[in-house]
Amino acid sequence: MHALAGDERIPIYQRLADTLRQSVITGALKPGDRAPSENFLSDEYGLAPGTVRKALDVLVGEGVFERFQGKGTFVRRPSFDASLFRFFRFRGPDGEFRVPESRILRREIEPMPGHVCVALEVSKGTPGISMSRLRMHEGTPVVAEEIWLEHAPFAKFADMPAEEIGALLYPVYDRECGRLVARAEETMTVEAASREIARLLRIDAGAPVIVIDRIAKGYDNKPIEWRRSRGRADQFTYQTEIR
Amino acid sequence: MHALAGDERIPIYQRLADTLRQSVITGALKPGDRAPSENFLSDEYGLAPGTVRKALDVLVGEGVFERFQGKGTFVRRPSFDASLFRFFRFRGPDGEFRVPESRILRREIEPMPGHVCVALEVSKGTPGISMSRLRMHEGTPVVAEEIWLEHAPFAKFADMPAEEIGALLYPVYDRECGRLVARAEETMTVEAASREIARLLRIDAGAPVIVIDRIAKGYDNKPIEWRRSRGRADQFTYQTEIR
DNA sequence: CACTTATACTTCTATATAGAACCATAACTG
DNA sequence: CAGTTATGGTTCTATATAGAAGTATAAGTG
Repeated sequence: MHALAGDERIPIYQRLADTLRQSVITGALKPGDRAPSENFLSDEYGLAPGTVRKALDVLVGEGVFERFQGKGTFVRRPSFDASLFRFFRFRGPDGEFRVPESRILRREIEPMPGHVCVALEVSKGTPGISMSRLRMHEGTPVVAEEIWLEHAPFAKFADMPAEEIGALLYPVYDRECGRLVARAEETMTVEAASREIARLLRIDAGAPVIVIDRIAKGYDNKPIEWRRSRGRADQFTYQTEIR
Repeated sequence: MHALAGDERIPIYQRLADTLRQSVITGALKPGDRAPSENFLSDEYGLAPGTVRKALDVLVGEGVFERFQGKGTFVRRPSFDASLFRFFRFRGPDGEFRVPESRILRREIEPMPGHVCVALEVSKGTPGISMSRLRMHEGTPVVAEEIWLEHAPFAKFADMPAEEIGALLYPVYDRECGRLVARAEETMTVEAASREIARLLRIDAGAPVIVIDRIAKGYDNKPIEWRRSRGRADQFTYQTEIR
């Protein structure tokens, strides 16, 4: 039976939630893994089942865990890489959403610009990996992306041959560099297409484009990747509920 | 001590949540009101405090109630009328958000178009109230709106003198017609400004505008109002978190 | 072998109890 | 009368217990 770490003044269930969250951050628990059962935890820490359950409630609410009655509690697989394209709604003939093909146009190592350094919380001038990527749907370009990564933790990624990089980057970050993306913050704006963007997306210069800036973060809330995506605005829809 | 209504097969805490939600729907509990205390409810229905608390958890999660330790549990005031304009971020000199002034340009009774009938879940050709409204911020127009209401429940609103209608419509719907808006669904797209819209918003025809379609709904989830708002896209930002 | 049954494990619901933490207000005190 | 203290209300945390409901697997049965 172990004692629970953390400040004694904050509630036990919070401290247990912190402990479990930490084991996801360190990678002791990986997405898809089953967390220790409620009974196990209440024995392990000498707590009432209700207290353990409340701790799990917190993590389920945060989207870190998900529960299945009779099966167990599992680390949730964050699979939102396709979320941007849910907005753009590119569907195949069967009505299902498609992950677009992607082509990396450029990948270089250079000092990161100021606003990226701020977003990634590193000191100014830190070397980074700069990428341009074009995402295609059935042969037609739909989204143009600029991506920045801090070079040091992603050195292995920088050296990978382009053929080994698939349509989704986040699994590669995890597998090759041990950087796991858990969530992201996005800011959406509209601008007129520059000549460069118009050429890539095959639209008229000055036509409206949706710009989505994304900062991808880990379970520890530390920024991992900066990304700016531009797509033609005429097939863009975004739905939300407010209250 | 009262018995709890509803199907015996569904959990007690769910049935209690349903009961309390219903009293918000009927208006027995209005936004800002304090709900019966946890102790009162557990006495009233002969339930354990934990069960009552779990029922309240459900409603807090839905955004129907909000809790304040030591004070009580209250029906949440849905104050999202300004939310659309939070996206547009018009702030006063003090940095606070401003509710823009509004001018009703037109208000007529006519059959509702098909897509509005679908959205408001009424049969085709039902008479409705059609409004055009222009919202201004410090003298400059920022958002142009088309609004549709079913005529029958809002007959009193149709007859109101324009001077009595303020900048916010939802409080009027509640006060005059007993229709309380609890939440809304919004869909956002981008289009080029028509000549009509360009004139209203004082921008160039063809310039990008944000279009937000909103269906406002009551606590019972029944649609109340259909609204299409158009604002200039060049000062639009929207932030969200995904995971 | 195919099908059913038992079992052990999981989460989920519900009860009962006790006290802490917080808030508003009434009562008291100087 | 102003400031402090007590009191009774509220939500919040935590314990302990019991069984239901759902899932997967092992054991038994024809």
